Amino acid sequence: MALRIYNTLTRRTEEFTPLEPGMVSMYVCGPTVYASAHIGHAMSSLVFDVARRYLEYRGYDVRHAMNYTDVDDKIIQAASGEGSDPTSLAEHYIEEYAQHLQELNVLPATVYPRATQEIDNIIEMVARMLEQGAAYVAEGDVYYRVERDEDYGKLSGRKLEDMHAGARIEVDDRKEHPMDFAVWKAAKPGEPAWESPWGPGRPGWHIECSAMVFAHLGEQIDIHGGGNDLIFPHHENEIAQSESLSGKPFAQVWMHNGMMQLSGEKMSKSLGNLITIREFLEKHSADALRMMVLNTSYRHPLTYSDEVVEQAERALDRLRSGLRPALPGAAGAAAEALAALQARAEAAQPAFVAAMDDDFNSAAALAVLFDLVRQINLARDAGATDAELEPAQAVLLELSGVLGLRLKDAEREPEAAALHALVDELAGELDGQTELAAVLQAARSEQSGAALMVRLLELRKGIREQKLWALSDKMRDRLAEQGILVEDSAGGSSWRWG
RNA sequence: GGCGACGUGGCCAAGUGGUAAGGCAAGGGUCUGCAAAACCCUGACCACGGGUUCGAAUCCCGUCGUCGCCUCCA
Repeated sequence: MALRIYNTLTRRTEEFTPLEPGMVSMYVCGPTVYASAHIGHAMSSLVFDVARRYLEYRGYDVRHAMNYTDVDDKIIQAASGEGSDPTSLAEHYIEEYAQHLQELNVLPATVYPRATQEIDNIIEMVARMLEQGAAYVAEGDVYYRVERDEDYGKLSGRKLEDMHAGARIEVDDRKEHPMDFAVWKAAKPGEPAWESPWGPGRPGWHIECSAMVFAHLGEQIDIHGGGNDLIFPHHENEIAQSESLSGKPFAQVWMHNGMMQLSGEKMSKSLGNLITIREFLEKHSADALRMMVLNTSYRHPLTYSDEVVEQAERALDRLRSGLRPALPGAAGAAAEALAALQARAEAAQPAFVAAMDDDFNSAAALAVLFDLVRQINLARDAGATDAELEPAQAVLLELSGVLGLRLKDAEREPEAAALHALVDELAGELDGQTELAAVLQAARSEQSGAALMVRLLELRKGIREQKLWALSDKMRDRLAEQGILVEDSAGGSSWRWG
């Protein structure tokens, strides 16, 4: 079986064959850094992070570039609005986004090119386009000559004639054709500018991506990604520019993620219906957002709602349930229970690969993981020991890791001070219980929260054996106040964060 | 107006020609001192109307609805 990817360019799902065996070059359009990013941007980064992780899992050496557009009208506008300069404003939001990516467990790209660092390349490319007649100068601006391409519109499925029909094309007498787009923009007074043969100015938006791809990945790449709102005009224009210069097909596969929606519309700055990444992470885990993304097809829109987030959190709990240690006092499961577990663990990997090979069908891949979790829990209930559970849990961790889920990273120590207070409280109520005095004493001398919890569960065992139900319930309630969930089973008690 | 996507159980959603994955929620049960968790059981004729086919959620046509792009946008 081979990996198959839906290609926007051909509108078909095609078998993926990299240009160079074993290597994948992937370019993904990143944000324009003029404001804090929202979870729609995060969705895009997550989608391509999953693709990249899976390609690497599949054995490919992935060269992954994601750009930052750090000079454009909006940045200039935002900077003048707050009285700062465009460069430092862009720098600020780049740093912020980089931090978000890290928190979201997105693997670092191989390179993060920026428009302002590619100026020389861009000028050189524009010059070549002019030489070839692919572009023309108009009062300091340089425009790409769209009518020169007989296949302009092939990505978005538009024809130039159709675009005339649209009423929203601005009239500009300097352009030969209304759809001609700027590859170089003359600077207005006070704007950031670079010297060029056509006068001071800055690159147009589309040219920067072509330049960065050429500079960092080559004239031909395997995968070009981005949100589906970029298909036209951005990616269409990238193709036009790049192919006019190289004379070769630009990207083999065009992957586009669907839009994050909120209250029935695309989440965007201009509509104002957005949740920033920061706002999301203040309330929810990075895994939760990733889970939401994984549960759907990356190509389809994802409608955000509190309920959907909650469902994602619960689904994560379920996955994590498969990673719990054996029940206290587990004595080993019967042979057939272990055989069933082993069979499921061994079947999981190929099933996962089959799902992901089908255009990164992460929802189907998750189903494989949930099936594995059920089998692990079944074995645990049947008395499997940690050693018996471990191989299947290792598979679960490995495969969830391919999706970028961390599952276990949330581990932390309980607060020792609060636990000591609880020990003192219990000691008061247990006054005269000589059998438990030793455990209480041991608990008092523990310094770490984790060790204290071991003692507390020991204590709980003694209390339950004496059927001091009111006290054992009180103990559980107190711990729950700190988010510690105590779970009792026949062999003893265990705890986890809840 | 042009191009495109989508409409599957209460919610999220996979499946795109052979008789509907998975998750969440809900109800019942097992286990438990109780609880929680886990495990077991229970639910859909796939927007609507035609058509093609031995057979369609899955292909074609139409209708309704939702969304995206056509301007900056992940």
